[in-house]
Amino acid sequence: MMPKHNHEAVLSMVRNELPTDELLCDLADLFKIFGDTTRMKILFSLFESELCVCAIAELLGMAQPAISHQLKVLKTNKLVDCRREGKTIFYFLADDHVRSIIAQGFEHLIEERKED
Amino acid sequence: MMPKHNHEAVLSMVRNELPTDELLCDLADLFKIFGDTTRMKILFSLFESELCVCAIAELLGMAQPAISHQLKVLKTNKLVDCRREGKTIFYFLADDHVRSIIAQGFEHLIEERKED
DNA sequence: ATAACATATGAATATACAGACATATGAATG
DNA sequence: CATTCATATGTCTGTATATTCATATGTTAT
Repeated sequence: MMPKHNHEAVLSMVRNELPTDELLCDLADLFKIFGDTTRMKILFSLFESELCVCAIAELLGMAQPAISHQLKVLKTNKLVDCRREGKTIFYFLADDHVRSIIAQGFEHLIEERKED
Repeated sequence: MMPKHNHEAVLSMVRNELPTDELLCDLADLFKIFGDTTRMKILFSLFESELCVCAIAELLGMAQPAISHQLKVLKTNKLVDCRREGKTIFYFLADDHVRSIIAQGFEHLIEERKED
């Protein structure tokens, strides 16, 4: 619905600074990856050291295929990478952005809880 | 399935460093908020200046109730706050963590695209 | 080459949730 | 106080996706 009051001045300014739809979409998709408890647990587990699939499954108390599916999501989005060693495949964090992003989220949570 | 090879040593170490389920869940929930294109667009819009609901709706080319629903999600999670001025309600970013978190995501996207 | 193990994949199900639509609340103005 | 404007809320539907179960792929050792 077209509003009765006029915001063209502000809107055109904001519109100019807004990234493309594609970029905004990709950014949302990136955060969506972090927005799942299982994937968050996997990422946190890999903070300490690389781990094989069945170790992660055991750690989280979940079935192996469930973990594999999520690892695939994480790998497709380049948040983790892996190396093979015989039958075993070890997964590890792809880079330090993962740590930074999670750390920022952490800080927000803490801050949010100061006021209650 | 219990794995045949033994990872108890690594697992117990990792397990000790792992935050509680509740915290990991809350953290995932926080990122879930950023994991939606509409909400990401709203947050980006508020980078420049506070905006009223109908301005955001017009900017994104979406219905007002859809925007209100998402603003409620953002407000509940303390990513935005608002002030009333007569009939109009202006929304704005709650704090700078929002900017930091999004900025980190941005960097990862850029980095990810260097290698192709 | 065949058995055993580690992981991946595919299909099916169940759940969460974004957006649409109708309507309610709340504020200003005549 | 009735009307108009700005926003909020409730319900419903469709879609996306996490997990499960069954099975396939790939690797090593016998």
